[in-house]
Amino acid sequence: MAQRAHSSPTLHDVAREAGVSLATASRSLNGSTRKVNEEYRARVLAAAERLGYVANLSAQTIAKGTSSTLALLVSDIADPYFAAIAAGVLSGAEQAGLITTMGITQRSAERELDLVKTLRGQRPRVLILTGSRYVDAALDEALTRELQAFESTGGRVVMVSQRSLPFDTVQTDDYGGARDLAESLVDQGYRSFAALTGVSSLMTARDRLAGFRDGLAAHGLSLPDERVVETEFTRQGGYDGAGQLLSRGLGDAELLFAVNDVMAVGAMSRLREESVDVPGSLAVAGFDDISTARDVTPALTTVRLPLERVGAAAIELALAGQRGDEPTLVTLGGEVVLRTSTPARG
Amino acid sequence: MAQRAHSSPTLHDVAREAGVSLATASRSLNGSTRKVNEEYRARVLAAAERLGYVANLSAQTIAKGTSSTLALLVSDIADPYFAAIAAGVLSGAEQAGLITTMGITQRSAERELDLVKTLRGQRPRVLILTGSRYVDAALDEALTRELQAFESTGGRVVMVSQRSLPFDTVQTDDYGGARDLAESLVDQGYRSFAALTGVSSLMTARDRLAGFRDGLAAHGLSLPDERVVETEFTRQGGYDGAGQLLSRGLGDAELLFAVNDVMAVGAMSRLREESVDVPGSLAVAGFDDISTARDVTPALTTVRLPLERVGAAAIELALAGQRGDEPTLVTLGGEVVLRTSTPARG
DNA sequence: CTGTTAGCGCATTCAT
DNA sequence: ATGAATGCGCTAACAG
Repeated sequence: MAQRAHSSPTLHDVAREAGVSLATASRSLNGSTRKVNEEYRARVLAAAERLGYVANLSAQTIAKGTSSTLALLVSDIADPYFAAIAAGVLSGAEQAGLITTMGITQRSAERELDLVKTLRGQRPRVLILTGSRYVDAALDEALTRELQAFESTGGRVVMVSQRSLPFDTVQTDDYGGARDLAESLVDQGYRSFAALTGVSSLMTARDRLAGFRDGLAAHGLSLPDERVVETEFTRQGGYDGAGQLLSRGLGDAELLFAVNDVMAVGAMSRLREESVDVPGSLAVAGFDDISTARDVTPALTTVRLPLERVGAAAIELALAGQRGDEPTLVTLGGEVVLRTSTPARG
Repeated sequence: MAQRAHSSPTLHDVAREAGVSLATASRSLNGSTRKVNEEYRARVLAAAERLGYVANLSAQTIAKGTSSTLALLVSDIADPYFAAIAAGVLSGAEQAGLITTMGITQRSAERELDLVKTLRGQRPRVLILTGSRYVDAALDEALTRELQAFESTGGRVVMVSQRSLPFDTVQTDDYGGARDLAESLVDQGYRSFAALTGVSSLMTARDRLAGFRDGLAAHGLSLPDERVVETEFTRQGGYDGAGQLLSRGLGDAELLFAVNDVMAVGAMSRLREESVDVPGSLAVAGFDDISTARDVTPALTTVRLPLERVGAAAIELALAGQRGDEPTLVTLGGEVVLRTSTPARG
């Protein structure tokens, strides 16, 4: 009667309360192949209800030797990019009956490695790593070893948006999206371009720039090197980059492509300050379709990535059969969204 | 030698490899009061390293009877509001050495209750519930019972931004922020106002409107009822609400207050379409300081909430000593951010 | 179909 | 200081 504080009722308590054996209680409550007399079953359920019994997941994990956990590593959950992916992963995990535990790497390779070690302690069924790869070869190698060890004990690892390590990967088609964007802009009548790109060590920035270039090339156009500014991958970077471009002189550039929306927004801010009319004097396009994109003036042309689906795809990949010898690569395409920052050009 | 697939090395393996007893291995690896011969200790560590041993967290949890887990429930992780709070919780949890598992309620009270039940299975030390309360009394009661049961077994629960249930709560000072905003705007020279508010069942919307009203009242001003439009808490709601307001006629209104930024942004969009100059003909202010706020034209005046600190405060509260008889209420204030959507008025 | 028993991996008494 | 033995809560043979 006296429910001791600091201790939940156990299966044992339920069994006693219901007047059945431990095994019967277990089978009624959690057993898969149910072969329990309906009466007993009801008694057990009632007892559990009465006692407020909740099965101890750790004990179950230990006993059956397999957990129902998924671990998700993210660079920064406050970043809408990762938040969207996480949303996809979380809802997919829940549908699969998995509980997900989450870790934030803060874009640090050391922390990422530490978190992998820590989270492995949970014996998760799946480990999903999201975010750009870093450049530290030693850490990459240590991480790879850790992940391989994890796989060798039956775990599955899926990388998201980073295809450099030998594991199953889901990525967005940054190259293709940028190429499509370039072609759409050529269709709109643009012929002369400038670009703001992130530091070239960022694969994302590289792919997007390359795609944009190739899209232009498909129409016999090109992006002159002197009209490409390499700067930070941030709003401030876009702001600064636009400044640099202006001081170099825009030449005949009709459109400025920034490799992501926050840079584009920063650039627009700078252009406004410098009284460069957008899109009249210079059109602007970005990449990502952040929510701000449609609310700036003029609304920003960009490429939308199916971020939630990326998360969902990661789970599907993880749960779909055994890993092959070669890592699987899933690529999800984006979609060009034309807005008023790049009106059709007479 | 042959490492069986699908099975991690256990402490037993490590002990054997190091030629010591299970107990010694345990003490060397995880024991708190370390009284292990330095030589043995080194042997154990080396063996663990060699085998790639990672302690099984579930087993530890079972053995010591206390977990190192925190469970976090969030309405929608893709929503920047919750993402920011989650970021605060996650980093706080990690500092406290807690692993956090996350669940998404999708703004459904049923799902919230289900998730609480599921997550209780983990025996988390702390359970943090984020998001607006719902109106279903029956579910609220069931949830309360579940949470009280959880507390009675030693768990801690903290509610974030919903003070209606009898548990420790961290909330933002919506009322105070709106009041401060109103006073700042009066200082800027505004005297006549209109407002867009969410459905009145939303506590947040109510508090903000009430604060705004009281801030005006402090200066002998008021918000006439016919200038208050109740609409959806979304961008579309703001867009529609602004339309309604215009068709009613703005009268002498100089400034439009929307109870959140997305509504304000929607309203600005509508105003632009209707050729109402912002801020020339009508100034606009919002609430939340979403990242879009400073990138719209004109940049939006608003109130910034310390969302990450809210998350951090939730953890502090949960980890700070025992619960008192009365639930603790922590309130974090916001900060008025004046931008060009509300210039000083001659 | 039900109950008994033996682990799961680990921490922690209790002896030594 | 170390090792052997016990138990955490539960599932899964195993017998009945």
